[in-house]
Order: sequence, then C-alpha cells, then structure tokens
Amino acid sequence: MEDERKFPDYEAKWQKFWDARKKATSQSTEPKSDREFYVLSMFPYPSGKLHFGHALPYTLTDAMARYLRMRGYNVLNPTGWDAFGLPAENAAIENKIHPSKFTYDNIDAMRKQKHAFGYSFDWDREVFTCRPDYYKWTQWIFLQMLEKGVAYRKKARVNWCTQCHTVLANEQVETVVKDGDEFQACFRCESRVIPKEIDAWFLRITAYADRLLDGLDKLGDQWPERVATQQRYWIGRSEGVNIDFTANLAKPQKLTVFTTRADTVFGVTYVALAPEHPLVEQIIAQSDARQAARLREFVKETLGMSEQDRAGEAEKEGVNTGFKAVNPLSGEEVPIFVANYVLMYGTGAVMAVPAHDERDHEFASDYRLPVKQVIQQPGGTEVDVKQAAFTGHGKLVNSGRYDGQTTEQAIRQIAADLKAAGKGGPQVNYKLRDWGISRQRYWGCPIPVVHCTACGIVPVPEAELPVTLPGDVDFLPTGQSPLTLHPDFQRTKCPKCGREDARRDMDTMDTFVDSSWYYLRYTDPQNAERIFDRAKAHHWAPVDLYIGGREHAILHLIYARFYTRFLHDIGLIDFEEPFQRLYAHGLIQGESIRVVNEHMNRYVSQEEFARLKKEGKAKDSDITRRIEKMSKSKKNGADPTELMNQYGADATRLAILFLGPGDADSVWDPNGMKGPYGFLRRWYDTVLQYAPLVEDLPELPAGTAYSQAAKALRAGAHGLIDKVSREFEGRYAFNTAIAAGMALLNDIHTYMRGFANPLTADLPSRHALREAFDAMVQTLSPFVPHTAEELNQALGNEGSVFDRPWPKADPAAMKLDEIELPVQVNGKVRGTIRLPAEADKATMEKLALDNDNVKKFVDGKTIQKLIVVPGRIINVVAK
RNA sequence: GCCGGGGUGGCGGAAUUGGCAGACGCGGCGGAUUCAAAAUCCGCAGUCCUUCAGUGGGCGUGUGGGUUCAAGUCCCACCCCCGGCACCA
Repeated sequence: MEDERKFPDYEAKWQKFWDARKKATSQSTEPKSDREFYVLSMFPYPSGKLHFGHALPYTLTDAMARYLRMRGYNVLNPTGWDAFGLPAENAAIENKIHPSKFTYDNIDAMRKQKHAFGYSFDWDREVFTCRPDYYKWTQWIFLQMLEKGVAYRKKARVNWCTQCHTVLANEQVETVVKDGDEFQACFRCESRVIPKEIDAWFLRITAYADRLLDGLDKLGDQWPERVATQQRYWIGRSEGVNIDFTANLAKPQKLTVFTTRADTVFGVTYVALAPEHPLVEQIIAQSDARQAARLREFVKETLGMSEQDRAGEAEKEGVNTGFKAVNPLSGEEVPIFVANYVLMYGTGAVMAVPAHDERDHEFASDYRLPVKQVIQQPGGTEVDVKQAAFTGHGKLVNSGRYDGQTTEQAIRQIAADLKAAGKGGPQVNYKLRDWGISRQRYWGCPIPVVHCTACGIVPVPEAELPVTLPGDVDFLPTGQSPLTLHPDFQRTKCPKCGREDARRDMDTMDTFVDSSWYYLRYTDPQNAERIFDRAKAHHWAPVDLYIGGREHAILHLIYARFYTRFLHDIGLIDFEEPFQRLYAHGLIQGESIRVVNEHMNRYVSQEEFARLKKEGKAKDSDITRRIEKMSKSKKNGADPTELMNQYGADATRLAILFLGPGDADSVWDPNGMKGPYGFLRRWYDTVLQYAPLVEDLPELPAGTAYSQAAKALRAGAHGLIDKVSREFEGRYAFNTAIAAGMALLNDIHTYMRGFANPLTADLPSRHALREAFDAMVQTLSPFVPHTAEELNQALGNEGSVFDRPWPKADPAAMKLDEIELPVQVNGKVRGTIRLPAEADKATMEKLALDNDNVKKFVDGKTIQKLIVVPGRIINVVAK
C-alpha cells in the first residue's frame, strides 16, 4: 500500500502549465459574430466551501468551454462572487467577524478549490458584487430607474420582529408554539413577528409584465419548459372585466370588482371585500359602535396573520357589514361582506357567485347565503349548484337579455356594455407584484438617496457614487441593522439644498439586485468610467448558454430579464433577453439514514451505520432511508473537495458527470467514484503500456488495407468522435459520452488481445490503435483535462491537447464491411444474419429466409409481407 | 386542486427518427494471480422454462386498453413518485 504510486500525480503540473500560458480573453469591440460564445454558470454566494451544488454546474460549464475553444470559438467563461448577503452578517453577529473579512476569506478558499478542479475560468474578469467598483454601478442603475419612475417608494407590509427591530424575509419567519400558543416568530430570537407597514423602495417590474411574458414565447425550446411555465404562472396574466357596483353607504360610493367570469354577474348574491380594502374604513366609520368593534376586531385578526397563514388552510370567515351594493346589470341589491379569503388582488373586492365559484360556494354555505344558478351545462345536463359550484363554461340562464349566450359571448358582450355605460370594462391583471428591494441590513448595496427634511427624497449625484458601506460598524448581537447605529454614515448634507440635517437611506438593496446585471459587467469588468463599454458588451452579450440551478427558475431569472429590458430601454444594450439558452442542472441528493431504536433516534452516516450494525447497536429494521437534499444535519452529504483530494480532480469531475444526465436530479452513491476512477487508471496504464507501439509511425501508404479487427477498432474510434460531438452540439447528456469513451477502452483491450505478440503488429494495425488513443484523448479532454494532457504527451504529441482542433468523425471509417442484421418473424427476433454492408434488398431477403431458425417459424405458413429496413431489421410477416 | 418532470435488471442509468430493450458503470457470481488478502486481469449475468450440451422457447420497460409488420418510444384511460405553485375571482 505504502509504495503504491499516487494516482493521479500530474494534476497540479498541468494546472501550472495552463496558468502560465493563459491569455486574457479578447477585449475586442467588434460586434458579436457567430464565432463568439458566452457560456456562464451562475456565480455562487461565497459560503466558504465548494459543494456538489457548485461542482456539477462548473464541471458542465468547463466541459462546454473547453469543447468550444477546441472548435475554434472565442469563448467567454467568467466567474465571480455574489458576495453580499445575510450569512456574512449573521456570522458577524454570532462570531464577531466582520462580514467583509468573512466574505473575502471564503472567496479565497473557494477560489483555490475552483482552481484545483481545473476549471478554465477567465479569472482576469472576476467580479465581486460587494466591492465598491461593482456596486457603484448597481447604485447607478438604481438612479436611472429612479429618474424613469421605475424605482419608487411606497408603504409596504413586511414581517417585523418586535425584538430585533428589523424586517425579516418570509423564509425567516417560523411558526412557534409556546405555552400552547401558536404564533409567527423570528428565526433568530423567537420573539413575535408582526406585520408592519414601513416605507420601502420598489421596482416597477409589473410595468414589464407583458414584455417578460412575450419574451418567454420567443425563447421557445431554448429554455426548459418547466422554467418558462413557472415564470408565466408567476407573472399570472389574467384577462377579465372590472364591474362597478354601487355601495349604498351614507353617500353612494363606487365599488369596483374584478372578475374573469363576467358572464356570472346575474348570479351575484353578495359582494366581498378584502380586509385591507379602503372602503372598509368608511364602513366602520358609518357603523354603530358594536358593529364597528366587530369589524375592527375581524380586520385586525385577519391582517395579523402572516400571508402564508391566511393563504393556507384557514377557514373562510367574514362579517356582514349590513350595507348593500347594487349590481349595475341586474339592479339587484346584495349584502357587502368583509371576508378573510379575499386578497388585495385586482381591486380587492369580488362579486361572489356561489353557484359558479367554489370559494364563494363554501362561504355561502357557511353563512346561509343564497345560491343562484345562471350558467347551464352545455348539453343541457342538470347540475345541482346547491351541492357544489359548477365552474365550467356553458349557456346563460336567469340573466335577462344575456340568456342563451355562451360564456365566451357573454363575457365579451357584458364587458362592452359596461364600458359603454361607463360602469367598468375589460381589465388585465397580473399576479406579479412590484419588487420590494429595501432591506434593513448592513451587508448589502447602500441605496443612493438622501432624505432631506426640506426637499424630500434626493438622489445622490452620479459624481458622488458610490455611496460606500462604512467599514467601522459595531456588530453587537442586537440584531439591529448596524447602519442605523452609525451616525456618521447617516448624517449628510442634502445634495440639493445643502441642509446639514439630511440623512442617508439606511437600507440596503435585496441581493437579487446585485445579480440582476452581473453578466454584463463581465464583458468589461474593470471599467471605472462607465458601467461597461457598449461595444465590449456587444462583443460578448447576450449569454449564449446559462447554466444554473432550478431553484432560481423564478426570482433571479425573472429579475435579470427585467433588468436587461430596463438597460435596453435606456439605450445601453440592444437586446432584451439576457440568456439565449438556459440549462437547468439537476440537484444532487444523498441517501440519509435515520436510526430509531432503544439506543438512539438520529441521523447517521453510511459508515456510522455500518459500524453500529457491526457493534449490534442498530439493525436494518431500525432505519429509514430517504433521498434528501444533502445537508450536514442529515449526514448524507459528500464533499467534492474531499473526493478530489482522494481521487483527483478528473475522477471527481468524471464521477459527477457520469451520475446521469446533467439536467436530471440524481442521488450520490458513495461507490460512485469507483467506476470513473478505475477507468482513468486503466486508460492511463493502457496508453503508457502501448504508447511505444504507436510513437513516430510512418505515414500509411494510400490505399492500405486494414485487418477486420483494425477496421472494427477504427469504426469504434470514429463512432466515439461522432457520439461526443453530437452530445456537445445540443443534448449535453455527457454520461453517455463518457460511457462511449469507456466502451472504446474496452474495445482497445479486446483488440490488443487479438495479437499473439503486439510487438509484431503491422503498420495499419498500429495506426488504428493510434487513432483510437487519439480519439479518446481528444474527445474526453473537456471532461478530464489533466489526464487528457498527460496522455496526449505520453503519445508523443507536442504541446497541449487543447491546441489540437476538435477531431472530425470520418463516416467512411465508421462503416463496417459486414454487418449483422436481426430477422424477425411476425415481430419476434428469430435469427441474425451476417451480410455485406452494401448488400441489395434481394440478397437480404434471401439470406433472411435461408436462416434455419427463421425457416422453422415460417414453415407451413404463407409469407404475406417482407419488410426490409436497410441497416436495421428484416421482418417476415407470415400467416 | 393546478402546472411541470418522471416510473426500464439488485442499483445509477442507456436505447438520439417507431426497428435486436438493458449500452456504460456499481454491486454480485465464477476463474486466474497470491501462502492469504487487497489490488489487478479474464469471464458470466433480466427472468422463468427447456436441452447432457451447443441450443431453443415463454414472459418482460408502473397498470389496463388501442394503433402498427414492428411500441420503452405514438394514442386513450388510470395508478404511483418527485419538484413547483396553491383562496389570484
């Protein structure tokens, strides 16, 4: 064991070699041609350690980049750090490390890991979102948005921790049960979280809703369908009709409802308001004391719930206000309710049609409200709307002059009539809401505005950017945003009127803002004058292939698409879609084992379980195995860096790719290293053993004949080139490309066994072997670059394998003289025939029918049909 | 509930245009090597039946139907698993 050679021992050597000859990527200002290719993997948050969630996309990206360079493309493959964010700030609070130090230490560690994997990133273009030279431009874009009215300020409801005095994201609110009381609590201090209205900055993404939607159609199959549909759903365009009811308060008031089913308007039996609806205040004011108290209590209780709770399984509840609303079409008077199931979506008020809406039906049943059928099922089948709502389309009944119309006709007609009468009309709504970007946090991009007691909100002048995050802040574990405790940062002069008592905005931006435009900065990362040079950006952008996780299907990807459109609109770029093709890689999960018995009740690792079993402390029936996302607490993780230290970078890269197709979720098997590692070793040993046979071969005279075995091997070699090339040209199922490489190595072994003494092999046979070795080295080099370099050298080739052009499969070499063809009788394979590849149909038929076993099955029957698919199959139909 | 993706040997997965299902790898079994083991190399392997053997056959891609000379692949109905969304009127 001790003296066994370390394999591989050449990886660091080749990394140094690559570093030494690495040229900076082109700074060209030529417009992008079809020779430029921008491949990008989502940049990581510097958590401190490279994990499987990184290793898969980077390996995919690196393989693509290396392949494309060999194909002669100018490739841009940058990386950087999404470096602002909460974990750094929490580390600061908990461990008293400055977020900046925490972040940069992590970056240094992760950069080393990325390098050790042999990834060929353009390190000279590294960007850091937390550096002033980057966030200066994040702030600059914000100011452009402010000027264009895309950024604006409004009151918003947020989750507010009563102890930490800060805003929490929805994911940071948990449900806690204490003394039998269940409530929403802060994830850090477990104190109560309440909804609170605060002033915050918003970006008007809703103004881009239709363009974002249209863009998805144009991307077509370049984006995974599931991501596109998720975005469509998130945007949630809904076409309907606004209908103005009249609320009979002290003074009649307009009460507008939004509906997608205007055809059911004659079935309205009540109107329901969201508790936030502005009319609710007036109603309370005009109610008697008891009723007002009831309403107030109800509103308070409903709004006190987090949005999740309210949207969850909560019972539908409401309060009859005692006021009535008049239906503009039927003239009927119906009661007005305030109800917890009505959201502030659309107008915040709905016309309730219990006969044709499930939610209204449920509420009406509980509150004994009338149910009035106005839609008849097509075909005239009776439906009992008392039992359940009928939500399908149909023909109108009980609807005055609209009786007999179809749902579609009636919606159109009613919308038109309402519009003509000035009582509403067609309306489009979106689920998408404007993007609130204010965060009461320290470790983020400062918002470049000043609040002046005289001038109000004043943008920081462009010349004064960036507004720098102060470094000297206290990180007392109070949970308070440190910027609020930093008087020097806050206090400033008003840029407009010069007043001394102005103060800076103390919030920072959501980190999704930082990552919404980073792909453009890579095209000109050091530009100190401008956000980027227009021409340089157009040399590379947009991104041709974007590789990242599905967890970003909505937020990041929709924000980046929005930002790109905004930058387009202000004339910075001339395209609207940032990412031409999106490749959503799968999640690598691990198998967890949980032991529950008299000794323990906890997660254990695979190794620990094996040990416990040996010691008799656990048995198979005590455990639950589950496939779960890798995590420390579940002890089902695998650390790619540990694997790399043990087996080398190439074997780890290979194992990751060999796990399955990159876009499918897969489960990490601790034995998954063995195959790929063994393959690399065998390959290496084989090349070194036979390299002397194939070095410095003289040219093969034209027309030299190969032996049958040599021909078969050549067919395999060219087949591999063809196979791998096709995977790179679109499908990216590299697991099958690697399998093909393994298969060729097996073929080489079979081939070599065919020689009694390989040293006497003739020249053509040696050439065939050489071709197979070269094909393997070249086609597998994008996956295992170090080993490919080493073996390329061992074969006597000069320089780097990556300087050799990508090989081209020779179709003639892929063809065999003689092929095997299966013969079916009535659809079942009954024999195989060998025949010359170019045999004609008649020969094929004859050989097929001459086959003994085929004869046996055809015997006594009449041949009705003979189907010959050249090169594939022969099927004899006999009855 | 809605949307999306899946279901193939003991396991991960392959089958690219409807044409020999199970490539490649793991694990397993047998053999060589070894004092022995590890490592390595060679071979076997969907399953059931058949044959002394070579062999030959039945059944097989979640279930049930269909189209076709031929279906993992296409169509209809259903079951299960994973992911996302979920009172959006």
